[in-house]
Amino acid sequence: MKRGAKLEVELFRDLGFVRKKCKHCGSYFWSLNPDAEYCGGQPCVDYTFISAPPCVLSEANRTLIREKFLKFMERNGHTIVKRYPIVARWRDDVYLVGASIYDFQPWVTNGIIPPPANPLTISQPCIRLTDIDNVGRSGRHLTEFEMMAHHAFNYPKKGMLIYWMDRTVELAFRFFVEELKVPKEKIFFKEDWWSGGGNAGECFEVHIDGLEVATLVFMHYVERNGKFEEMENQIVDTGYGLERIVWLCKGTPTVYDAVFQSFIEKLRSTLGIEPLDLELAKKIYAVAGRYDAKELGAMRYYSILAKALGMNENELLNTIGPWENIYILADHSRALIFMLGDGVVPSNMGAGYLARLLIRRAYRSLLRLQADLSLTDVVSLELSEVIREFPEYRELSDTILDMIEEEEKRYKKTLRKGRNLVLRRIQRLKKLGKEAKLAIDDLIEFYDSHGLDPHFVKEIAEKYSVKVEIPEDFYARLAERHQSTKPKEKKSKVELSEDLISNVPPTILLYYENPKLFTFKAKVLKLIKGKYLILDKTAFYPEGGGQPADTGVIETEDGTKVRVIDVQKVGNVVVHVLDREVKIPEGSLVVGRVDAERRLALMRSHTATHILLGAARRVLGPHVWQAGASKGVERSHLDITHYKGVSRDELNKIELLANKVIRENRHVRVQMLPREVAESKYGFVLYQGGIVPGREIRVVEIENWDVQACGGTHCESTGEIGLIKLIKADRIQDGVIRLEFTVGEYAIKYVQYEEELLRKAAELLRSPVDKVCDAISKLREREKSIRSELEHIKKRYFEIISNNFLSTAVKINEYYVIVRSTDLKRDDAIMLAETIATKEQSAIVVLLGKESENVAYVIVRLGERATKKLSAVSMARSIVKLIRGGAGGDRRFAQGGGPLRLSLEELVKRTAEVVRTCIEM
RNA sequence: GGGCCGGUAGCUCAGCCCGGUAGAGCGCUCGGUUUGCACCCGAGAGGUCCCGGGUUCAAAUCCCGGCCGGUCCA
Repeated sequence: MKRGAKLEVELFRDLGFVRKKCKHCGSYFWSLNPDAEYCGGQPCVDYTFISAPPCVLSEANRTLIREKFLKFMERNGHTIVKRYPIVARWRDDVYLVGASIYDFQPWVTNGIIPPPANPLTISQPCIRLTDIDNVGRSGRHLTEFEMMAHHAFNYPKKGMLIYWMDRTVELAFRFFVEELKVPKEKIFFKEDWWSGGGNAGECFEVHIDGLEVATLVFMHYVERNGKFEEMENQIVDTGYGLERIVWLCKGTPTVYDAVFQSFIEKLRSTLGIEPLDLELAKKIYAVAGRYDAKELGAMRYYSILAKALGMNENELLNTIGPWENIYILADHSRALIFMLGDGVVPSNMGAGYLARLLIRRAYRSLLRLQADLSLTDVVSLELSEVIREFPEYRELSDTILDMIEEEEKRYKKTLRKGRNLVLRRIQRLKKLGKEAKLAIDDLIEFYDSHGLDPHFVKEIAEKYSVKVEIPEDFYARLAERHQSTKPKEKKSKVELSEDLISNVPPTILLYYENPKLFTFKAKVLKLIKGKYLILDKTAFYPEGGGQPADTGVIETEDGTKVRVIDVQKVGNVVVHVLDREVKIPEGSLVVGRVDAERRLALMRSHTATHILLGAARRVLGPHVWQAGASKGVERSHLDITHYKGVSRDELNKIELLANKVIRENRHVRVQMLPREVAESKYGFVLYQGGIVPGREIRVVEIENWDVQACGGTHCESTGEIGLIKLIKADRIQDGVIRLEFTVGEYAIKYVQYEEELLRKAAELLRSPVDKVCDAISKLREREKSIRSELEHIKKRYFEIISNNFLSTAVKINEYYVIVRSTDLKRDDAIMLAETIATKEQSAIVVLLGKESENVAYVIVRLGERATKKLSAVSMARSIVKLIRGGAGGDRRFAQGGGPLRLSLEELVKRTAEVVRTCIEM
């Protein structure tokens, strides 16, 4: 089959569909109406189902349609599969599930593991943020939606053919006709080409009354080097928009009115907004979908829409403005519930940032409605709806709302700070007397560095009659700023390419058969460059899953001993890195000895990490996921997702709980399970450490406490750990807490070390251990009072000696001149000069002292009257010329200094002459 | 993971560009005014200028490194 070729299926022949070319977009399409001129989709035709739905299911809602779809597919040979979480933990290329097929990529689509059922049907909640600017405007875009699907995975080479185009189109057609009672001639199939995620294939878009309700993709190409090649397997990838179908059935002005009916009504009545005039709404949204607010920009979008409707632009804005915000709140609330409920924690990066983005957009909509409601109130309205369909969110509802509240607080703070910032910038502008206008660079800085969108800035600035122009290409300019970023390159630890070991059979992993086997015999398969040793089997654990590699010794037949300093896994082969180059013949036998103490310590750390995660989930909540971990001999850490700080109290609880699990000496069970079996038995909590490849996965289960897919070595029971001591909790980024801990013997050593510190501190304070805190606060208080007392005494002292200094003053012309050396520190000398000059308005005070061994300082302070004709700074500059130094200050006061090459007395003498010259000039 | 911004009195911040005696407002303490409170008037206390290093006669200020916070983007 070639791209662009005619797509004809049995159904079309049997029922007499005709293939035509759309007059507007030029696509080919199939329909039963021989007179059809357009393809049946937007923007080629307008919606005709609004207020005149093509089916009679006015009671339609998500639950009803979902049931109808799944049951229909089940009756037609499909197995119903439970939905997957919205967070794609089994993938490292995307954060969120954006289509039902994401659930099966890459393992199933590559043919590595079988699908959970074949064919299967599912209704998968998805998040797509690409059209976020159209949400609330177009009447059809949503950030969260359910993609209902039936999938068939065909493997022609294995002779496994489930179904392909004929059956797919038939199922789609029959679903709409039989289940929804849509008249046959209303169903249009548009031929198209689909590609994404490196795969491609032909597809049909299914349109009814102008609305695209489904896409049927026949995926059978893979992209290699820019060319599409035939795939080994052929996948039927369909997607039916649940919300759109509900909309179609109800014929409401927008999809939001169809699926958020009760939420919208509750919010509307709380806000006291009049319901939107139905006739007007129908008129507006029948055409609103034609235009793309994202591409046009909001302002142009409205003016074009107003023109198309023959309405006044302001009138249009006033009519639909509040509704747009209500729709956004409905959509974003639901998206957030799914994201936060499935384990996203708001953050400044990753999926968490997307959640924050949604929260902030939703909050801004709430502000625009000038509602006396918090975002938490709004989300909880929708949450009660969601729980009805997805009861699994019940136990998470407090956490979800708490996260929203926390983020709302944070955003309010950002806005409050931002407002101050803008006000100050404006004040400065006005003070400088410049044109009252904020520059584009200011706007960019406000947005980029302070999170203030330009409209917010504009609103504030214009209250103070400062002009703000938001350029059309604002976001493009921003993007420019972010362009020059280079990704770092990752280096492989072992400089071995996969080719070198391609013909080596997989290493037998003895550490899995018996994690406490530390001495073993093995045959040498290969020795590369004299230092990379490959054996037929090994008990050495290679670095992986946050557990460092084992170390130890290899003993050859002739008795040579070599140290193993690193162990890495390359493909399925374990490579031992030796500390020096040696000669070991291939095929000879060696004895391996793993450093047992080290490995045992690592096993304890690893099992402890799993225990801690379980404890954290129980203390902090089920939203806690592992975000990273590193196991060491002496120290380890576990990063967990959490949306606020962890209190001392919570930390103590986690520690106590973890140690209780140790005392209970729970069994640690390790087993290999087929991926689909493990997933259905334990769920996606398995994937704490990230993606785990392969058909079979290794499942580590601590009895009734924690289950994870994990490749590490573990204790047989929790009691072996002995003790877990938490050391500290750091926030390593927004939404991620790092728990640092130590285990076993090292935990005891750590406690001893801390005790020692305390004991030493007590000794230094000469206080009993339990009184150190009192002793320190007393000490601090005393230090403070001594310091202020000293200040007072200094003041008094300078008061007194200033008289002394004045009495030695030499009268030159009308001035009282004092040029003297002092052993005071610079700051004190300044204070003394200050005191003298305040007393005697005609004083010229010059004090010289040592900054350090070979450096002199000079202080010049003139009395008020003396400043009339003389300047301290020019006098100081003349003085420092003597020592080739520098000086600065003003007419009243100056200071300076320079290298001291002569004695201070000599300098005083010469300074006196310089001062005299200055006066007499 | 990367870019940008910030860290100065209990709080909000100025001072940094262009190095030269650390500031304002609010809050606090005391006094005055007042039946009392708020307001008002007067006085005062309050600082490791985030940490470390460098440049300099001299660093809150300039340079480098680190820590912490904010924010935008993948």
